Amino acid sequence: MPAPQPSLATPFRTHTCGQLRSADEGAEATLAGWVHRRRDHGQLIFLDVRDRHGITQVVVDRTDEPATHAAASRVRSEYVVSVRGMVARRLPGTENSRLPTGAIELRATELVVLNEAKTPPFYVNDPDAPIDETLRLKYRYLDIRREAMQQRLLLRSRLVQAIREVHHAEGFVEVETPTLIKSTPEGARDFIVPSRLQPGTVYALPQSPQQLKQILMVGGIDRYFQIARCYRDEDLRGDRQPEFTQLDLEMSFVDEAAVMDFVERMVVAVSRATTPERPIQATPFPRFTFEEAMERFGSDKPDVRFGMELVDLAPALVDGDGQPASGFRVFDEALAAGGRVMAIVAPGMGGATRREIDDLADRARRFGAKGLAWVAVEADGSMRSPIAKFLGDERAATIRERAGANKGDLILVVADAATITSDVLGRLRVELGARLGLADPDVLAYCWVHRFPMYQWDADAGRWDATHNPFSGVVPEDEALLVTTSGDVANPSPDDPAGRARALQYDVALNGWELGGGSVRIHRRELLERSFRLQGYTIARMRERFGAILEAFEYGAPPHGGIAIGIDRWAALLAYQSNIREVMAFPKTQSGADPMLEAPAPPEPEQYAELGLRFVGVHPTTAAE
RNA sequence: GGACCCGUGGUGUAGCGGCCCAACAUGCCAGCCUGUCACGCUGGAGAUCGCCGGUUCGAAUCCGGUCGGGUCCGCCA
Repeated sequence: MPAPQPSLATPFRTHTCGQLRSADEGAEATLAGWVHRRRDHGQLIFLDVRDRHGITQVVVDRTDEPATHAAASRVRSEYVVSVRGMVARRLPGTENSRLPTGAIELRATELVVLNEAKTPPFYVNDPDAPIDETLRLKYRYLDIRREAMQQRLLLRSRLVQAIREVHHAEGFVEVETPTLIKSTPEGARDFIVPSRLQPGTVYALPQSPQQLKQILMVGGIDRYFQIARCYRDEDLRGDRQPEFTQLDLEMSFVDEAAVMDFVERMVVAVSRATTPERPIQATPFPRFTFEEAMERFGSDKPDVRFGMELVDLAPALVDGDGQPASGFRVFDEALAAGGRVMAIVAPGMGGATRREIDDLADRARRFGAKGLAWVAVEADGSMRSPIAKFLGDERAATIRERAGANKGDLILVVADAATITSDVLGRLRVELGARLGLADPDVLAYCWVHRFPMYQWDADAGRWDATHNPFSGVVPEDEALLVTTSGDVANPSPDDPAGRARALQYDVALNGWELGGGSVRIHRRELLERSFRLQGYTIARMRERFGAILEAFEYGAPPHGGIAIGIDRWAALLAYQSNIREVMAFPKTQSGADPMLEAPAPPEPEQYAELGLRFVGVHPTTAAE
């Protein structure tokens, strides 16, 4: 049962606008809120008065209450009013079943305009009206008055509340970490803040509290969490803002399974508390290794609400000796070069037009494929394919069988290097899954992906790069792989065994989106140094960038691990939104601007002076003058 | 850094070389209306079509640039 509602009565109101029911009939009540809509019938005026809690119909009769009626006739949309009156059951036949308060109305005896309002630039009272997003952001306070935004902000509030409750119940300590820190060793560009007290130096805003939470582990806070604001100065997307919020947590004396067990328990409890009506597809969450996820779904954040898994066609394309013999040169060359030929089957798309298929091929090319081969199985079982003449009927039938295509299905084939093949098909799978409505929009399908590669080769820099967090631990049986062919970690090459090492790294995905990721960390300094040096950090450079944490690790660092989960994305997914701006009160545009505050803005000249800074470029707005 | 899409009364759209001193809906203003709930009816005001330049006899419409917004690629462990 939900907790009893606190009284929201104030000197301005006895009840909220969503509170009164027929049981309150005969009571005197005062409501305060915004005028949602006014319906003026001459003798009779109806006012829908709205607050966050609902809408109550107020009725004013000229005959009974001439002064109040006069006041009501002057009122306009979005005026702030308080209305005193008698709660009355509505006349039979005039009840409004769409409103929780629809059985009653407030017969007004007194109406006070607390504040007038300009005519709003868009419809606050129409949930369906499309509104230009810049306009919404400029007048965000009006946008936030709209029911849909209120629901989303409420959902987010419940989400964060549930997170806090679960963590406190499980013995976590909520610790705040600073926002003015030193640059952390992460991939994104830092926002920097110049120091006035130490001219010429800067703080960095944290990209995440990563180092600090690990230091908290050294400090003995064995279970830490925080709803942490993070900052990354990278280009924006629908699901990416320059500042965003993470659930950041870290645990001591744990292994991978212990962290995943807790996170899974927490995620389930929080989901049930926040959106109890949405079914969770499977518990325990499916766990895939990175390799398996890429092989089956072509994604490290698979949407497991539907099948349409990738199929390796190679066995159907080789001769008795295992040599490529499909007859189609693109396939044979891909296999001969060590690549893959894989397929997905789009159910029911066998009748797709050439134009539709060409469109898919265009997408495939944009995703990085050289092309897209296809075999359509018509409703009568006959096959249609531009490469049929190369394959021959027998080979085509083998491919169809291997792919598991039924009559009326469309087989899409990509032949390329292994990573491109699975990536392209993975993206097409998501695209087609959406187009064909294969994924139940209500279901929450969480899953784990773990055992990511420790490193990926950075050809430009000539070194290994951490795929996720540079502090991630290595799978114990792969520890011996953290070596180079040259024997010197400072001299790496792309064929090093290190390329095969797997990290104790895990991501949690929800409906095809990466919700969060974490790892069990390296807590032994010796191993950490080896890992860093593989990534091209010299000892001096390491000290410079990771000095504090390296030193902390010399004073008894416990084994530890944790995760960070994107609150914005989680809230968005729970609210059926693909854009995180919809679950943020004051988000920024794609160019990082706040149209309401008009941020960013040039600093005052005095601020330059105080900070000892000089702007050497020409500011775009002053350049135009 | 790149690709694509959008920009027309307050709002959302239509118009895509001359029929347009721009249409529709809604909002706004005024009047009427005693049971509405997207109330209704009548009337009215409101736009130099984001901005600059070009093509043309003629540009909201075509072209170039620019600004703003969005989607995507790069980027974001």
